[in-house]
Amino acid sequence: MRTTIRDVAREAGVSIATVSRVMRGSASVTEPTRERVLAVAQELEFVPSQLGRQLAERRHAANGIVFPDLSGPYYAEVVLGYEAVAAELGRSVLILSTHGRQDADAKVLEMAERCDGLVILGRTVGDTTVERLAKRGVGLVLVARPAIATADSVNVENRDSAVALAEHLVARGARDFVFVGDPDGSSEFAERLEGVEEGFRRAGSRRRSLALAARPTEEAGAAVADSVGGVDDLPDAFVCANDELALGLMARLGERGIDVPGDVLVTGWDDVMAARYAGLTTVRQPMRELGGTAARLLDELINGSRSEPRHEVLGTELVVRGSTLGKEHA
Amino acid sequence: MRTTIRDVAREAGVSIATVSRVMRGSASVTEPTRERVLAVAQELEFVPSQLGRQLAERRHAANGIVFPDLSGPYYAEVVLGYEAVAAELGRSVLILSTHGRQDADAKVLEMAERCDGLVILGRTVGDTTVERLAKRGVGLVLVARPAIATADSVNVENRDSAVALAEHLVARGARDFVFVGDPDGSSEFAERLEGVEEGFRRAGSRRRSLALAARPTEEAGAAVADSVGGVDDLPDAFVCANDELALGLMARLGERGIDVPGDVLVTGWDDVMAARYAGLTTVRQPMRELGGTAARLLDELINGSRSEPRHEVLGTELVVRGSTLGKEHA
DNA sequence: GGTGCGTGTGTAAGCGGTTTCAGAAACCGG
DNA sequence: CCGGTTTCTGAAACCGCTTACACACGCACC
Repeated sequence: MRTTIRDVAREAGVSIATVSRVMRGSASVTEPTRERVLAVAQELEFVPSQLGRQLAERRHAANGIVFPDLSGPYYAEVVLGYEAVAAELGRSVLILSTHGRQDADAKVLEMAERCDGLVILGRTVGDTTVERLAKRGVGLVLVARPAIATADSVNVENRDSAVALAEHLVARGARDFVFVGDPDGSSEFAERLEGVEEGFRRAGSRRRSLALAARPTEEAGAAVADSVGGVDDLPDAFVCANDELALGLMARLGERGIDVPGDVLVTGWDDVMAARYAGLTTVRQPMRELGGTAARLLDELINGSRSEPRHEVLGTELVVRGSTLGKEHA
Repeated sequence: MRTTIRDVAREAGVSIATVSRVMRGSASVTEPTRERVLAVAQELEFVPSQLGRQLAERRHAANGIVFPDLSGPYYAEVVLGYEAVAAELGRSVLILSTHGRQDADAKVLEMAERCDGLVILGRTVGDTTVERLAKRGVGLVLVARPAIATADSVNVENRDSAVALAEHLVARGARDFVFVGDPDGSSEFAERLEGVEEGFRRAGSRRRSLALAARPTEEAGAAVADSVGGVDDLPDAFVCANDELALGLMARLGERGIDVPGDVLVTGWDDVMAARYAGLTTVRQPMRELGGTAARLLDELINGSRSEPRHEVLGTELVVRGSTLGKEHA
């Protein structure tokens, strides 16, 4: 930072207060003075320091977003939706990926010092950290994480679509399934599992078993495929907690000569781009909208235009593709 | 921000200077004093204001990254790679997507006021803006954009892989091709086109025509497929400027009953996740690494550990899949 | 021709830290 | 026991901006 407000003031023969007023148009200044100041500012290439401004105003005009990992397409989409809206609202966006770091909580706390508010995706930080942030007065929006009383939240509807998915599978002849994904790792996953179980139950079926995948990745999905003994060892369907698991699983099954959907049905969750090309039946989530909604809620929170916390739930949609349809449709 | 350094100082019976020294461990303080201050800080839940700190230190400890649009998987990957490294280096990351906004330049200039340096991807802002930033002394790293003398840059090798791609196509029997993508919209695309042309030329072939796609999206790719008259109207190969064009094109060709690779070969660029599942031949770019390298260069720039600008070029790799291979391999 | 008010501008006190400088205290060898 | 260091600590000056407050001025009004 070179030229400051004082340089401009001196050069224009006015006080710094006047320069400030001109620069932000906050109070009336006579036209000639205004013009002179603007001319000098222009000439000196004066750009007001955001730092000085922020300190004086005690606000950052920025908000953050915390996500576990951008590796998958899911979070990238949410972040994009968030950025788009936040930028529109004139706020800078800080991002922080925790990718399983130990010091995630500290990092988030630190980031909170640079923002007026932040959005937290999933189980990136502990509850105590969230509580502390809330107490500190930072605007808080929780996404894909169980709602709490002191913060806003945005979630997607998981149960209903899970039931719908189960009904579809039953209609396609499935009587049992294996859930691929760790329900303890994510409240979302847990809801999905419950919903699918309920759907099967309603149809009078029994659940066969539960496959725990450590992380929701393609590799983990492939590993599950490897663990299958053979065609006789298959359930009627693999219900995967997200698309990446399903894609990894399906690809490896194919390599092993196991036919989808002939030998086993496979479903995912999220409807990422690759799911379309792989012909994967899945549940579409409005990822962009998830981020956008979070941005809007956060803005309301920060501007104090609302005191009661709000909890939004966005709808989802079953998308049926080849991985659960007979070949004639694939 | 509630409790300040002065509150702690008062409570601990020391001066603010001492508190500052304790908090940042910058100078020696006797053990008893140190402990007392820390105890009080803990009790009062004192968290030093980043704003105050930044203003005093005249640095932001943050850097930004500007990209056109996060819609595609490409930029998301680059941003992720960037974030991972930047976070490791202890810097906050600001993101800004220009998605064709008119005020992009202004937004970038504004963002520069919040960062010690920034990374600019592609043709997001005009050259004059870049010049101005450089003159202002912000650290600057250009990615996927022609290098300039006053800033660092990171690019991928386009020509060689383009030639390799062309050779592969020729080996598969192609004698002409249509390039899908706007070479005027991106220097990268232009390089790719030139490389492919050269490869075909070396093999003694003539280029057939140039399809201009407005934006590098799946929709635009599909539109190109729609514009094809019929099987007789096809080139030997569609060389697409990126994977999304190729995927959109290939999908729509399939819908129209045109066989890939039987009737026409199709290639993309980037190797995004969906390309694997669609069996698309493409050129793999080290997207994560692109972002990571940019982060490291920027860090060096900011820490002043280097004065000469550096220009990195990362390698790429041809990935051959079903879209250019006979069915027997697909 | 005073009183009263509205307007434009300057002064100065913050915002919450860091850091220079100098003085006080503790330590050293002679 | 003393002068010279070394080590701690505090006062105060910033960093660059916003804004409350005061003041001067010009004008309409009675």
